[in-house]
Amino acid sequence: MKMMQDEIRKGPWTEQEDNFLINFVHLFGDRRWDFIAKVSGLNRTGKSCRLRWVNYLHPGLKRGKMTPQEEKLVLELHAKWGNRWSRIARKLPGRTDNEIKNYWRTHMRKKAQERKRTMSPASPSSNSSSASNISTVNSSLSVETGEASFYDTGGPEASVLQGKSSQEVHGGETGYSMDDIWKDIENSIEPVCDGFSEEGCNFSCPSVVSPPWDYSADTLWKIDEEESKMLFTYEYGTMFLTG
DNA sequence: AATTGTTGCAACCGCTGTCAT
DNA sequence: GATGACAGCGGTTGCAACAAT
Repeated sequence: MKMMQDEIRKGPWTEQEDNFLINFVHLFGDRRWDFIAKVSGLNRTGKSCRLRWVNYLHPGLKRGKMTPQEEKLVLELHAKWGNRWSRIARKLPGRTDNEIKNYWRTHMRKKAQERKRTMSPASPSSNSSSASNISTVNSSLSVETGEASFYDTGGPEASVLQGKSSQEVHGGETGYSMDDIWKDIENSIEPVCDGFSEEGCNFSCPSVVSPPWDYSADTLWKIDEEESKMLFTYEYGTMFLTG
């Protein structure tokens, strides 16, 4: 174990720290994070430096709201890969796994809840029963499905185990598990695909700002073009690629 | 205008996989 | 082949901003 030199800093990054990190990444590349953490003099862990870089400082990052096209792609890819956020993120140039993860947890859950409400105000089956029970009574966990889905991002189990109520606060106020949400979203995917034609292409090669440095070859989305071609070819034929 | 509830986002933690020794 | 160090990933938390009452 290394002795911690001073104290390892945590919490929000200052502008100065950002600048330091940018400079050192510029110098040493975005791989040796422990090394960068040390030589930079930032009292941060390598992990923390990497996170900051990947999620905030990376020059290719696209900020702002998800476009409808991106939203749809997230749906599609999540349907295929589940919570493989980093993998999904590679298909959305300029978006980070963290961003997509956050987006999923907020927007999608909200949408699913709305859908649920509008579809079945008093629908009995998977909705109310599993939902409220799950979030409030841990003994009914997974009773409905009998499975612990990997879609349970921070679902009831965690909150129950940790005695937290944030899940309920955030989206589980109706006790709506990620499993349920996912079922809903799965159902909605076909229609979503219908409207996914040419626009999908536009954003698969989006206007990612060209980075100040040449990170294009070795960074987050390096395989994106190639892989996304494969993806779209695989998924939708070549119809989006020809446009 | 003040209070309360909700949402969105940045950051941390723990675990796993990979690579070098 | 075993071990340790590091990078990366997914899940979770905390807090500020915003909206509703």
